Amino acid sequence: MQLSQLRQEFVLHFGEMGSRWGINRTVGQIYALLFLADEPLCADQIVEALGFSRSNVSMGLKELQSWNLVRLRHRPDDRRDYFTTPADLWEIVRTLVAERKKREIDPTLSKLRELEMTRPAPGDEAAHARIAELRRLIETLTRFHAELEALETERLVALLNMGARLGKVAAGAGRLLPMRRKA
Amino acid sequence: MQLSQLRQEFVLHFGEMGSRWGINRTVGQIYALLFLADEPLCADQIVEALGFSRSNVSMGLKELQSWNLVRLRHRPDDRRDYFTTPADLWEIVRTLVAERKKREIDPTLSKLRELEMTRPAPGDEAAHARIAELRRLIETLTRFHAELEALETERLVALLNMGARLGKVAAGAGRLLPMRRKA
DNA sequence: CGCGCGTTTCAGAAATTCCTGAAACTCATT
DNA sequence: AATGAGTTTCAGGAATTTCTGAAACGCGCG
Repeated sequence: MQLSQLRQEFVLHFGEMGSRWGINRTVGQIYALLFLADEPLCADQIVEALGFSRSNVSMGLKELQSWNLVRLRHRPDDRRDYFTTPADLWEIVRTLVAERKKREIDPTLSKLRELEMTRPAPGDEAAHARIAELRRLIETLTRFHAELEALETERLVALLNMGARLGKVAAGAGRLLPMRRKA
Repeated sequence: MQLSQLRQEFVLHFGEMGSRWGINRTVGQIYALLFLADEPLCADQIVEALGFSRSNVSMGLKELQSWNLVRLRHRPDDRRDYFTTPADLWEIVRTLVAERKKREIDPTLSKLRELEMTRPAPGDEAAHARIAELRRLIETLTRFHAELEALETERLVALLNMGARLGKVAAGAGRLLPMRRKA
């Protein structure tokens, strides 16, 4: 299949960006292709469109599935897997954030907790304290993320659009509420 | 120099995570070392502590500077560069977010705008619309980021600690204010 | 069971990224 | 302008990651 100029450029761009995103070029391109596709695609259609080897596409799809970034569909009388991306873009963003947190933050948080449990050797007191401080900061962010995660999209979008006005809310809160210490 | 167990583990962990973060192992380790160091370190001290080649350390420091993640210090009567990480962790988070946005989001936003300018070929209408939708979503997030960026740390932390209560604020806003369409 | 259709695994080739040592460069000092 | 401490650049070797084709596997069906 020949991709249109539009699709072609979009796909190539996502391929390049893929590397900056911790996914590889192939996976980025597959995702981009699915994102624009008018209907679900099966592995062979992807091979056809992008010219990768069959196994590479298979791997790529597996990786996208492990990221929860694609959905599986089936057609009657056809046992091939067809793939789509969720129609709701906000859902995609949530998934992306959640998965990156899982891969990039959570392991570090465990490690920090583990290090914090040990008694610092002489000379390591300041370093130990710095680790604790970092751990607290990450937990604050994590808690905040969990709470946003729990909002329905409607409210989340309303919140985002409130933007700067939140600053005032926060200023009020800062004065009126006992702030959790240190943070 | 022999690193203490604590520092050693922290440094190695950041090295491993580095790869998931789009910086390489060396750079991750250098950053971790500086982060825990009780005082600024110069390149040779880093070589000594981590056992990398001098030029590798030089490259790594250059990359960290390009990310704005380290600060330069000098000692009287010593023209070597000494490096530290900012004492304020929130400043580090801000930098990190800003830089990642610059590298991972901004180029895509330009590309999407560019693609959106072109008239879609027949058959590409839906794809074109999806691109526009994605562009709008990224702009919403970008605008929000810019507004958080502008808050002083105090307010930002207060906001983060408000957490779930923001949901209520947003619900109110959703009803009372004309929401920007689509979002 | 044995066939057909589809997916997954895997070892090695290809490509990319990382790291090093040597050489080049900078700049204050004599 | 020569010295020397310090930094940067760079070509190529080392290590890692990505990609491929071939073979193995899974499973519904006659």
